[in-house]
Amino acid sequence: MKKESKIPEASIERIALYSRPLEKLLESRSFVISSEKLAQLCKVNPAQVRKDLSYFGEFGVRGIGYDVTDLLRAIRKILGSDREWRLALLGAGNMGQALIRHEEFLKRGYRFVAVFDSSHGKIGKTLSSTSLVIQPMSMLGLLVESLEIEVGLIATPPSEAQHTADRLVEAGVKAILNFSPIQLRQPDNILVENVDFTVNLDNLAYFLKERL
Amino acid sequence: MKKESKIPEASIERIALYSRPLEKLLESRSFVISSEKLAQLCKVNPAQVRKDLSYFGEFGVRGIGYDVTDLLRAIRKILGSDREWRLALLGAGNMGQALIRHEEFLKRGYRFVAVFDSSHGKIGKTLSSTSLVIQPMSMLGLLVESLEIEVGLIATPPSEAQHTADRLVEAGVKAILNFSPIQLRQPDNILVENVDFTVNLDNLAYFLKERL
DNA sequence: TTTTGTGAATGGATTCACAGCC
DNA sequence: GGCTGTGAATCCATTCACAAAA
Repeated sequence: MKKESKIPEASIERIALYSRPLEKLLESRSFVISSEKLAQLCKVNPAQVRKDLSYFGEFGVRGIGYDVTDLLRAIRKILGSDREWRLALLGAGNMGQALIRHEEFLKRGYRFVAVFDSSHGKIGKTLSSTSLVIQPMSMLGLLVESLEIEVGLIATPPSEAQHTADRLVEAGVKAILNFSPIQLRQPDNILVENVDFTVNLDNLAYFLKERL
Repeated sequence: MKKESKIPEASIERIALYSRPLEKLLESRSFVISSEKLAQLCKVNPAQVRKDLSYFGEFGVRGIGYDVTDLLRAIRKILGSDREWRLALLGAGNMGQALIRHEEFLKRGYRFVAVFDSSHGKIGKTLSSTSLVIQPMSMLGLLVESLEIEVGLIATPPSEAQHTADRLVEAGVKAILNFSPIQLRQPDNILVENVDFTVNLDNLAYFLKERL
């Protein structure tokens, strides 16, 4: 393992990607895979796979490849998805409800433990197919502490996103996954990731137009 | 304008990002902005803003800055979001329904003109707050042609994602926005963008863990 | 004076290519 | 013989710094 070298952010992202096909391989009883094959499945360069992993250790066997079970376990350890993370949902509209029922989250150890909304019409209702009751924003501080919530997912209307982020920070969450098309302002010690699918569509539109 | 220089893919993505604060500026009656200020709003370097734009032309005025209206129009033209794009939704589950009601899409000229699902229980139903009736997959080819659908959004369960993509390609769509955590296989002439929020959460988890 | 547009310089990330190991 | 791990080489993206323009 290279000691002390700086790890490219892109490597972290790809490592998360590598785990997806590994899970499928296990289901189909394949227990060994080469960087060549894994790279194919993820559409990257084989050397890239090896280098990405090498930032964190030596997980393969020369002449053989990688043990799928071991590699998957190693990746989970690297990413911190070898434990449960407790999430709060902010905004119980269409997108929020889709997120809370999104099975991939639970499968990977992400667990919603509270839902908040600012609309009086929604507060107090139970979200079907979950056991969660929609809480008023005033409960945020209390519940973040008592339920040990670490990450907040913002799925409010854009106009409420910044205010919601401010309240989350006050309440003590450490990271935010922001689904609104707004660039949030937040203290340096709070991590934020943005998900904005309109950007993805814009990209498709650009490249579609290009190839005329 | 630099002629013939290759445009970094990252620049396209950022240019889409620049348009978000510009829209807000217009609403608040600000008609001029410097690269410095726009960069702040988007959390990038001012030189980056200028270089990104310079790949496509000269949109600013030296000593002054950029005219917000003009720049926004220019960006829309660059990205191809100055016209309507016709979308199909594949999979009318929680995520699919959230996408079809996602207002940001319509605001940017993306319009769902058909919804498909493979479940008999859903086919024939009308999606509330839209005028769309859920179609069986067998209608895909016909409707892609008659409605001139260019992009398909895959929001099926992961197990159906590849099959759905194959059908979309058969039917003649040119691009796919894939919300399933699966790496799709498709012909080279079909554009694919992937959206996988669990990857974003994995990233947050990694950096949260790091900073202990 | 101010701020753009852009070559040049820097800094990263990706890929190559091969030594090292099974 | 086959595949990993990794320094070196390459490629690409970002930032600097300043001439050009208003």
